[in-house]
Amino acid sequence: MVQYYFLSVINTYKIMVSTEKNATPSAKTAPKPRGRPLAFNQDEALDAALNVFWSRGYEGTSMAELTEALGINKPSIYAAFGNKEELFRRALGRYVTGPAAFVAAAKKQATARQVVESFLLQAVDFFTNKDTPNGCLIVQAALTCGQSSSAIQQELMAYRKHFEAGFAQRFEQAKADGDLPQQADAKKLAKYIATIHQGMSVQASTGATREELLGVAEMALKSWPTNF
Amino acid sequence: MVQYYFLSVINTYKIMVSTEKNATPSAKTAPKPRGRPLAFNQDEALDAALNVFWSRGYEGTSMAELTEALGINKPSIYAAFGNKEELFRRALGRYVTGPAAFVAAAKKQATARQVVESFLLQAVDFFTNKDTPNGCLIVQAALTCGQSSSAIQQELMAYRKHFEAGFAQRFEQAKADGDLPQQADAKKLAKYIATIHQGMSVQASTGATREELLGVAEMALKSWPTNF
DNA sequence: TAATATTTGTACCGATTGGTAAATAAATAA
DNA sequence: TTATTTATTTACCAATCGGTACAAATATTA
Repeated sequence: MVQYYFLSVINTYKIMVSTEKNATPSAKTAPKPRGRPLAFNQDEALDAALNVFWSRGYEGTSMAELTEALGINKPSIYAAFGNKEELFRRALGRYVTGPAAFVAAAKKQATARQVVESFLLQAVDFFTNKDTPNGCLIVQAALTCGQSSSAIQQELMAYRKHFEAGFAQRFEQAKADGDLPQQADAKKLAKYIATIHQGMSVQASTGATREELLGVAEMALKSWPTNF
Repeated sequence: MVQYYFLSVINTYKIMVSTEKNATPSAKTAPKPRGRPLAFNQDEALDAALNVFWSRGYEGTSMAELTEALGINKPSIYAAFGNKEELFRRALGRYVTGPAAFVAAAKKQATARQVVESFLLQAVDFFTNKDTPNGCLIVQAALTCGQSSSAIQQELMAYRKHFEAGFAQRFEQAKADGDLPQQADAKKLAKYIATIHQGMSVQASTGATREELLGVAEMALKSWPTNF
């Protein structure tokens, strides 16, 4: 189980980036588990859970709906994943390292301009992908909720800040690299593109098309600072 | 009871813009209601409900929480407002004509440029007002939810489209007035500023400050088309 | 085979959800 | 006063919420 920590202004949250159950301890032959074998694939179950959470949000998803979507009875879900919160965290982990991995990957582009272009344009396709719910799980799953869901709400907030901070850091690097003007405000730029991203997520969940969002992204890119 | 209708792509929704209970039928002296008088002020109760829905969302708000916030027992709430959905609609009506009235008002500015400046800058103050929940009710209250709340979800979607369409119309007018270039795409511009607005709402609910959002609005305005 | 370990299905838990029946209280009208 | 009308209070409803006890089922080990 690989995980790392980061600080939000208020609290510390565990963020699972990759999880493996029973990491084999340097043994070549799998030691064959003792009891009755699992009747389902954990990753497939998590992907099914992710899809429900993605379209209905954390609070809007009931365990009853999850049992139906995963094709697993409730006690098996609880045995495998702990509880609803933990299941959500595991599904969120798969989201970040799976369909949403392009966000972190965009920072690897050569210049700040290419980073934001790659990020926003891929986000447009991502948000309007017919095979997945519209919009971003991290934006939509718990923007508002009852007190009982505030832990998840806070965790999603922390994720948003985390990704934004990652872009800010990347733009600082761009200033050092000389592909952003020295007077550019890295944090401000990061907040700007995060805002565009989040707004496009809301737009996508409201029915905006790929072409419409491309128009938005294109307009947003017009105000990107250049040296030339 | 004054109300008007507008069409979304999918359905027709009633949108209450102003409501008066028992509009006095041209009588100068109030005819004094018959039974036991109401022990609470309806508008104050609606404002209290609005505040709870605003911070917790539609699904995240329970009737128990509402009874406490309004200081009214459940049967009185149901007698006065029908049910949770209707109560939300009434609170939403007060939101649109009250704290969020600046949105529609911004369209009265003389030029398209002034419209968007007025809109975005006022939105920043609105989103970060210490006396009200952060962000926009219409964006946050039901972005995702269970099936039982989908009517409210759809209605908020319709509101978003409605406001965006209003700005598009205003920008068409601006083209006719000559303060926007003829080649400007009014719908695209409207979707752009709606996206900024919605993104800033998410940012505000994630903790962004007034100054940070002003920076975002300022950047967003840089890509606004001009004739000069 | 028997013993052990683990997962499955059924059936249930208390708490909370939105909503309401019915008695009582407070006003006006006659 | 008495009748009528409306609002409030208490106490409750069925349905659903997240979560679990327990026994049957299915595997490995001895």
